[in-house]
Amino acid sequence: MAKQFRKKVLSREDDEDETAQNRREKERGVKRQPTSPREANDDDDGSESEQERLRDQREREQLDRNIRERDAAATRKLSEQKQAFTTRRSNIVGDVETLRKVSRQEYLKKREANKLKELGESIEDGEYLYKGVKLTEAEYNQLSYEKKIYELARNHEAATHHDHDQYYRIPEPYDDHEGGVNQEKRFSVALQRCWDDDLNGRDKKSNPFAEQKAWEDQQIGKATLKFGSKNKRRKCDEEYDFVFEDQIEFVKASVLLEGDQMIANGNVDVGKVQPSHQLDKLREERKTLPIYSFRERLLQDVEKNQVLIIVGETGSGKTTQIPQYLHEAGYTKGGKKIGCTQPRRIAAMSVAARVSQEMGVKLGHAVGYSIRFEDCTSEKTVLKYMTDGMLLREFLVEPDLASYSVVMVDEAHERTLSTDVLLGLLKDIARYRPDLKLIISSATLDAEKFSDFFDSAKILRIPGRRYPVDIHYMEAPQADYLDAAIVAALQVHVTQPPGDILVFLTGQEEIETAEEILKHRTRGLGTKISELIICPIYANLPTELQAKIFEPTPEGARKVVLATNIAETSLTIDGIKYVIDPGFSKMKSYNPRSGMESLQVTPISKASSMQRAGRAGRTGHGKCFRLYTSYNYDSDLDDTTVPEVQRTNLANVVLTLKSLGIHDLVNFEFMDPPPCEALLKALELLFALGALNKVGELTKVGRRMAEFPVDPMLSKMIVASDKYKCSDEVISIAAMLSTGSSIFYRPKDKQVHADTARLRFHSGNVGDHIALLKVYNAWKEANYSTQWCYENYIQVRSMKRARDIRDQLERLLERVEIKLSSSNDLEAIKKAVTSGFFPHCARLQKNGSYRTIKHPHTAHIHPSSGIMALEHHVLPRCVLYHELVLTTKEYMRQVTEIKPEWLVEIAPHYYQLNGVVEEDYSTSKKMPRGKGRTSTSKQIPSLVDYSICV
DNA sequence: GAGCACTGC
Repeated sequence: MAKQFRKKVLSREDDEDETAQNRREKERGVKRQPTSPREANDDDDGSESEQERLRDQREREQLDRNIRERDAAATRKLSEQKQAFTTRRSNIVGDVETLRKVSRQEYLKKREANKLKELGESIEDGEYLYKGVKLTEAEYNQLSYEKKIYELARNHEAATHHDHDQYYRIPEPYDDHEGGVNQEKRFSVALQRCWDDDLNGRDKKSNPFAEQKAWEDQQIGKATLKFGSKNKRRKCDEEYDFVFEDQIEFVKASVLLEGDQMIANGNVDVGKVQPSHQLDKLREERKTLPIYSFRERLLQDVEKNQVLIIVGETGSGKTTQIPQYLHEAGYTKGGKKIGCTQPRRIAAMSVAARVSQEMGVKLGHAVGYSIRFEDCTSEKTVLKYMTDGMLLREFLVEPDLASYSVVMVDEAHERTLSTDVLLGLLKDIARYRPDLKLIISSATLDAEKFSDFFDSAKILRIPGRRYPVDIHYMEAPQADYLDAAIVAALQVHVTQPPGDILVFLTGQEEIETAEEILKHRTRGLGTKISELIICPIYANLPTELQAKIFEPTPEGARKVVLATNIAETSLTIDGIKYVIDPGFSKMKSYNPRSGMESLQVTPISKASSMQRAGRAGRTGHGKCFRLYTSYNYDSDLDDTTVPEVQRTNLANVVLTLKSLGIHDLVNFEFMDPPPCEALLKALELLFALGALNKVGELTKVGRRMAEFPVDPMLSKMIVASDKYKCSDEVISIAAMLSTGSSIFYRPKDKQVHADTARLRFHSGNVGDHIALLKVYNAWKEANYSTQWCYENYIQVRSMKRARDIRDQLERLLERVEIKLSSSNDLEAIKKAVTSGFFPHCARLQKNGSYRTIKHPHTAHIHPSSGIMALEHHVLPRCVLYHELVLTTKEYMRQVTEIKPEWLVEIAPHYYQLNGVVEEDYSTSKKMPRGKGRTSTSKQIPSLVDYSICV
C-alpha cells in the first residue's frame, strides 16, 4: 500500500511531462501557436472570441508598457542599490575599478587628511590602541581600510603589470628600525618586487611567489602587533606562512571528542535484497562496530530497567544496531513492534534502508519506515523507523502504544517540539505499561538531564569511532564575523593541507555576500593559490544546485562550503576537514503576548558549537576554527539551545494533547516546561476557535480539527468550509499556506519579471489567499507542469509539497465526514477562511498602518502582499492576515480584505456590538459621548464598535 | 517597498 503510494507520486511526475508534451503537440494544430493553455481555449470560439482576443492584446500591450517602465525604474534602483552595496562593503571587497582611479597624489592626500602616516596598532583588552593612544572603533576601521586599499593595489598591480607610473610605488627599504612600522613603504616594496619580476623576464617570474613570501614572512612579525598585546610575540610564524595581511590568529585550545549518530549515506533502494555474500560481509561489518562489544550488557540493562539512556558517539552504530539486537533477543515476539524515532525524514528512510540490507530483508517487510506522505511498512513490520512527529500522530490512534514493546527515541538531545511532547507522553504511559521499554539516545552533555527526567534512569555510554578535532579559538573578538570568516577560509586554504572547508553562516543573504567576496578575493590572487571551489548551501537553494556540494573535489583544488544550519544536523558532506564557526545562527522566537514570531541572529550554544566542530572529524583528523575567544565560549555561550517548546506557538501541541485526553496541561511533564503565558494563549485561541468548551474539554469541532496535521487556525478553516460548501478550494488554500517555504520565486536579476508574473494572480484585487488558490488551480490546469512554474516564477518544490499536503488533506476530509464540494463564490471561500482566522484581523488607522483588533498592536501589510503590488492600491479598511512577523517592522503576511460585518456574523462570541462602545468613547477625547453617532454608522458597523469578549 | 535558520505532522 505504502509503496503503491510512493510509486504513484513518482509516476505522476513522469506523466506530467508526457501530458504536457501531448498538449503541446495538439496545440500545434491550431492556427496560432498559443503560449498558454488559457489562450488555446480562447481560440476555439468564433468572432466573439476574436474581439476578446483583441481586447486581450490591448491589455497585454498596456501591460508590456507598464513592464518596460517598471523595468527601467528597477534597473535604476538596482544600480543605486549596487552602488550602496559597493560602498558599504568596500572595506572588505574594495573595488579595483575605483582603485584604478586613485592616483598616488590623491592617495597621499587622503592619507594625510586622516593623519595615518604610520600604521602600527593593536587591540588590548578590547580597546583599539595605536602607539599607546586609544582609538575609537571608527578610527580603527579607517586604519584597516587604508591597509586594505594598499593590499588591493598590490594585488591589482601584480595582476596587470602595466601603466604603473600612475599608480603608487616607492621602491625603498621599509620599516623603521626603532620598532615603528612604515606600512606604506612595506607595501610599495612588495609592489616593486612584483614589477621587477615582470621586467626582468620569465626566469624570475617563474618564482614570484618566493619573493612575495619573503615579504609576507616579514609581515608576520608585524601582524602580531595587530591583535593581542604588544609585548607578546607568538611563534605562529613558524607554524604557518601567511599570505593575507589582515590575518587572524587562533589559539589551539582543546581537542573535541564529541559526536553524533552515524547516518547511512546513499540512496534508499526500496525492496533491494543483498546477495548472500554481500550479506555475510555486512554481518562481519556489524561485528566491527564499537557497540558490538556492549551487546550483552545492553540487553541486560534493557531487561532490568524500563528506561535506559544511551550516550553513543559518532559511528557507534547505535541507531542501526540496538533495534536489531532487541529483535534478536526476542522483543518482537507476539506481534509486538520496536519503534525508533528520528527527528528527520531522511534519517528515518536511510537508516531503515541500511538495516533492511543488514538483515537481508526487503525494505517495507520486516524492517520499514513511516514518514508523512509515505508509509513503507506492512503487517509484518517489526522494526519500524519513523519521524518523531509520526509517532505522535500514532498516539492519536493508539494512546497506549499497545503494539510496541520497545520505543527508542533517537537524537533526543536535539529537542525538537515533537521529541519533547513525545518524551512527556512516553513517561506518562510508561507508568501504565511496565512491559514497555524505553530507550532514549542523547549526546553527552544532556545525558544527566534525561536521566533525571526519567527518575534517575540508568545511563549507558558507548564509545564512538570518531577522529579528533583540534579546536582553535581567536585571540581577540572580531567586529565583523563575516569578514573574519572569509579571511579565515582563505587563510586555511593557503596554509593548511588539502581537505574541504565548511563555513557556517546565518542565512541566504549572508552566504551570497560571502560568495561574492570570496570570488573577488581569489580572483585577485590569481594563480598564486590553488583553485577554490565555492559551494553555497541552504534549504531554499534549488535542489539541482544543492547537489553541487556532494560532487567530489577535483585533484589539486579545495572546496569551501558556505552553509546555514542545514549542515549542522540535516546533511553530511564528505571530505570536510576544516570547520569555520563564527558562532551565530538565526533562531525563531515567539512572543506569546503579541503572537508575533521573529527570526533573529543569535549566538549559538555550546552544544551547537560542539556539533559544528564535530563536522570536521567525520573522515579524518580535523580542525575547527572558532571566530570567538575561548573566554566567549566559556562565559557567553549557553550550554544548550533553548528547546523549541519554549519558543514557539503551542496551539497545535495543546490541541494534540487535549485530543489525547490530557486536560491538566500545566502539570503535564515537559522536560522544560513552556512559559505559562504561551500555554494560556494557546488555550485561549482554541477556545475562541470552538475547539474547546468553557471548561477546557475538547469539542466535536476540536476533535475534527485534531485530525488535520496543520495549525489549528487552518484546520478550523477546513472544518468550517463544510458549511460554506467550498472545501475543495479551502484545502488548496490551506495546503498552500502550510508549505512553509515561499511559493513565489524572485531571483535578483529578474525581479521585475517575477513581480509582473505574480501580479497576474492578483487580478481583481482578490487578496493573497485567493491568489494562492489561483496559483494552485492554474498549476493543476497546466497538468502540474514544471515548465509552467518556471514561466510564472513559481517554486516547483513548494508546489509539489502543496500538492502532497492537499492530497493528504483531501483523504482526511472523508475521515471527518466533510464532503468535497467546490464553489465559485469567492465570498464564501473568504468567509470560510475568516472562520479560522478571525482572531487575526486588523483595521486601518489614519496614518496608513494597521492595528490588530484583539490585542491592539500596530502592524503593516508586508510588501510582498498582492495588495501592495497593485498600482494605485487602496489600503483596505479591514484585513485578515495569516501571520505576524517581526523583521524590520511588524508585518502581516498573506493578507486578504474582509468585510467587518463578517466578523460579527462568524464569530459573535469574539466580536460583538454592545454597550462597551459608549464607554470607549467616554474615555477617549476624540468623540464626545452621545455625539457623532450617526445613523449610517449604526447601519454599517465600524470595527470600533466591536469589543472582544473572551 | 522587504527578505527567506531548520525540521516535522
